[in-house]
Amino acid sequence: MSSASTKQQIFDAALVLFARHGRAGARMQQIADAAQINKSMLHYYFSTKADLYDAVFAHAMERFMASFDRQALHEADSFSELLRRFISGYVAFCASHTDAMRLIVSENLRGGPLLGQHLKRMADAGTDTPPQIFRAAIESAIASGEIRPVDPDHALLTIIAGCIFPFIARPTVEQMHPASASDWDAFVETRKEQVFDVVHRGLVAPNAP
Amino acid sequence: MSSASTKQQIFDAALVLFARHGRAGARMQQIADAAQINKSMLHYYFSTKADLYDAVFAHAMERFMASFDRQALHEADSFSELLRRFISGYVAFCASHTDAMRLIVSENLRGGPLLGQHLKRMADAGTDTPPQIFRAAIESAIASGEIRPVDPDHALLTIIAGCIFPFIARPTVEQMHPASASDWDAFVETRKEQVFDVVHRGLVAPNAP
DNA sequence: ACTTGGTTAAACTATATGGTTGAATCCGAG
DNA sequence: CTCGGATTCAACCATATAGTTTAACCAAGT
Repeated sequence: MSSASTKQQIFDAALVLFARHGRAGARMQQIADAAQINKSMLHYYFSTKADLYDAVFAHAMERFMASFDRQALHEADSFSELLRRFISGYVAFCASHTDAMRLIVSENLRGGPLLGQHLKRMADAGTDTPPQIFRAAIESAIASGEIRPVDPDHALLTIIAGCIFPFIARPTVEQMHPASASDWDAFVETRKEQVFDVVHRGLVAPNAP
Repeated sequence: MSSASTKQQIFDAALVLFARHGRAGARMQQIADAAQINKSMLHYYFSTKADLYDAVFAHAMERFMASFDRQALHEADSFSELLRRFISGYVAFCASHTDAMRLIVSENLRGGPLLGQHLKRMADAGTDTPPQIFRAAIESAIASGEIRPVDPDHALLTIIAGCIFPFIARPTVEQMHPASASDWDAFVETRKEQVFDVVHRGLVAPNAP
């Protein structure tokens, strides 16, 4: 009896297909095939396509948030170290949960209400989301003079953009930068360093303590 | 006789709807309604949905490339000035052609063949695409010691990411940064400066001439 | 032995949607 | 005035797809 495993298979298959073909483009039959189950089983676990999508999307958002190691962020003893960990964690998440990330980006592109609900729920849940932790850290580092007085929101946005974007635009990146096409994993590792390098130099105060 | 204008109306409507709902999610009827024409007219100008999508996508790519002011890039007399113009131009394009940008991003997410074809055609067309111009400029600025010896591809990627990403993730940005929600245009202007600021400081050599 | 829940297969329904057709109208150019 | 392209409208067709139903199978637990 693989009930738990079956539901997981459905989730995994649905995530991939929704990410690739979009909410409308993914076919229920296709998902069933990919999950190696019968179409009836889909409706056994998720009555409608919308139900399935909502569940998969919620799951993707959870994984996204859970992927950060809050402990590691809180433990960092300097802004530089925090920055390095944040970037490394963000890039690693994108690399290992590419489809979840794509799904979230898709929902952003479409500007649907689903995303708004989840974001609001998270915002209401407190100030302990990774971006908020990091933003607070930026403000604190500015106060201590460790980094220049930049706009924290823009700095955060620039960092996240640098981490996520290569995964969003992977086909274009591979075209422009052939090395990434031949060894994506190596490219990803290099990416962590390069983003940290440029952003760190861009943020630190000229005469930091 | 609004034949030219009609085709344009179709293009505009299709661009918006394809960008919002995806290739599969956009409905022909919906597009016809938005273009304020009859469904028959759609097939009069574009026999199939795929035709329409291809045409719209190609158009978006053209607009994307044409949006850069190559002259301005070539005329910049320092790397800093070039960087400023490149960022400003990129952000301005995203702001004024958001839907075209979204369409291109969607195609990236889905990893379809259409994008690959267009990219290849552009790559074959010579070395005069804006990213290539800019990449060459980075290399030249490294050689002259104006900026540090960073990986040009990663630097370019970081810059583009910083410009595009806020438009991709606009709903999330507006949630995290309420100021952007209340005045997006002002946010966009600030964005240009902030990206330039961080990236410029991140790239320039400590003892630049 | 009987029940129950997971599972399959295949046929089926209902509907949405892409695409077609044909007749009618409008309008500017020759 | 007439011809032909642009345009509309409404009905229509064919198909793809979401979702349902039914009968049957099997394995585990009771």
